[in-house]
Amino acid sequence: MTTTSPQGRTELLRPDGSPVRVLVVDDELSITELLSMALRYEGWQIRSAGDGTGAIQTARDFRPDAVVLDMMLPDMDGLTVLGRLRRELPDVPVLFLTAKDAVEDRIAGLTAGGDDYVTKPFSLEEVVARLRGLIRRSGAADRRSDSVLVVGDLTLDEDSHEVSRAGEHIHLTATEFELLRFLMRNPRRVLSKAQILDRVWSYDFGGQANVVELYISYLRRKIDAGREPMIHTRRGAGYLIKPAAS
Amino acid sequence: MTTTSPQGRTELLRPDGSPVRVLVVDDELSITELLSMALRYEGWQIRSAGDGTGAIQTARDFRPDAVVLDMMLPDMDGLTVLGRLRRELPDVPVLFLTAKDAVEDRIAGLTAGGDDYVTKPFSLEEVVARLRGLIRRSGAADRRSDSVLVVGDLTLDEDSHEVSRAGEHIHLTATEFELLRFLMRNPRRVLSKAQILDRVWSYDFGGQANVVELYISYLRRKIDAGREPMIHTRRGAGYLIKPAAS
DNA sequence: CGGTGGCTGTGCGTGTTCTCATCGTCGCCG
DNA sequence: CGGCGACGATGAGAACACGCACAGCCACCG
Repeated sequence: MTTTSPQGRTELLRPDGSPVRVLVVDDELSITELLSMALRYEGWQIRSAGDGTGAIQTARDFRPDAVVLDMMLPDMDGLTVLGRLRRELPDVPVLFLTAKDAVEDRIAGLTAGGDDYVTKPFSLEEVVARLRGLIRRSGAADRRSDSVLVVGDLTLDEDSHEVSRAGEHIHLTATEFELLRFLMRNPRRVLSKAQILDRVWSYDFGGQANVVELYISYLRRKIDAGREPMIHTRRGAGYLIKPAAS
Repeated sequence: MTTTSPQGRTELLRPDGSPVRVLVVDDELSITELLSMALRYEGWQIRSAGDGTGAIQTARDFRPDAVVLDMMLPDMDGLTVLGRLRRELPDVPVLFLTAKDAVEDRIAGLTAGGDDYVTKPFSLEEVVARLRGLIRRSGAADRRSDSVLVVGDLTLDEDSHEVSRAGEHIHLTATEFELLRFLMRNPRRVLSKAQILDRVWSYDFGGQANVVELYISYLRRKIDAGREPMIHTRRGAGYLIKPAAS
């Protein structure tokens, strides 16, 4: 089931209307903090654990709808944790966190069951998007919720990664796509450059803050070119997207 | 009976609308885990057992619509298990798992009864496809559910392994066929190279992800050659297939 | 042995990301 | 009302990663 909050954000809810529950497992406190904050912002209920045993215990009584699981835990192997989790919660989808270089290695088979993974360092938008996808497909949320974001005559399909305005197809690069998704998930709402940087770029991004301006400019060229603009600048505050009409 | 989920995936259901039930029997935990995960994702209900006695017991009260049975079990010979299974569930189809070098002639006799087998190491797409076939043919699911996938003017018959585009027959190798089937079972949806690798290649495949790129290029040559392309690259995300028109 | 199918490795072209620098513009304040 | 300073937009181009082609190897099979 989906509802639309007063802010215009679309929230995932369970069939009974209660908030989605997510368990976050990572041994680095900074990561669990970061994720908990971001996921709570989605309107979800979050519980976190720092190791495998804690994860199993928490899973037992928290009964989450999805789990974010770091593959590198201090007390036990990621696969062992996965196995025990599965015994507790057979159908719960898992989003794995892995180091960039450790990939390809033991990841084989993990995405096969409808699970998914992201590599560290990740961007919060990416984690949230994948989690939403997993939850949507697992049936923990209402299955009618679809994967298309719409703002005015602009549409973005999260499954096919397709974007079009007024029926005309628009090609975006990966970063442009993530940025636009973030804007469109928060329509009519000013997003500061800091917020955008924190959500759309990976958490270890050390670069210049003006990449945001740059990518906004790219987006405008592709989306607003020769049309009524939908992306607006609020000088000193940030950017927002809204339907061209209003 | 088949239903189509919001994602466009087609699910097998029993005549009464309840999910199909599958029993997985293997002594290696990693295998049962892997299979359970993948088969659950198909929307099926899974129970697993690690040996012959467990299998018989579980079969008795779980009453599965199909069984995946490793021929090499610790406690008893595969044929013995099969016999006892048959006493419990006379009509249930069985998918045998065997080692590559195992005597194929002995297995060959077994498949005469409408059963089937795959050799280890297998790919998940293969196991899922065979199981679907077995269940469909056994009548546990609606018999009218057919075996043809269609995307635009491209058709793929899972029974006859025939592929054609715009009526023109296309010859594919085994790997190409599996890859195309996976794409066509998830139309208009971006599939990452990792997902593809996990589903289409065998679980012990240690190679590089660029085999996927290679086989995509093979498929394009055969399917998209000189026509409106149906296979699309989403740089940094993966591949997807969609009808040429849209 | 020739043919087919499956895969590895490498190298190239190009798309993508990001930095730096410059130019434009908005708004404040004298 | 005019000018200045801060902020934002945009152009150029460097560095990098990604996707893809090509060539060759191995295994299997008739």
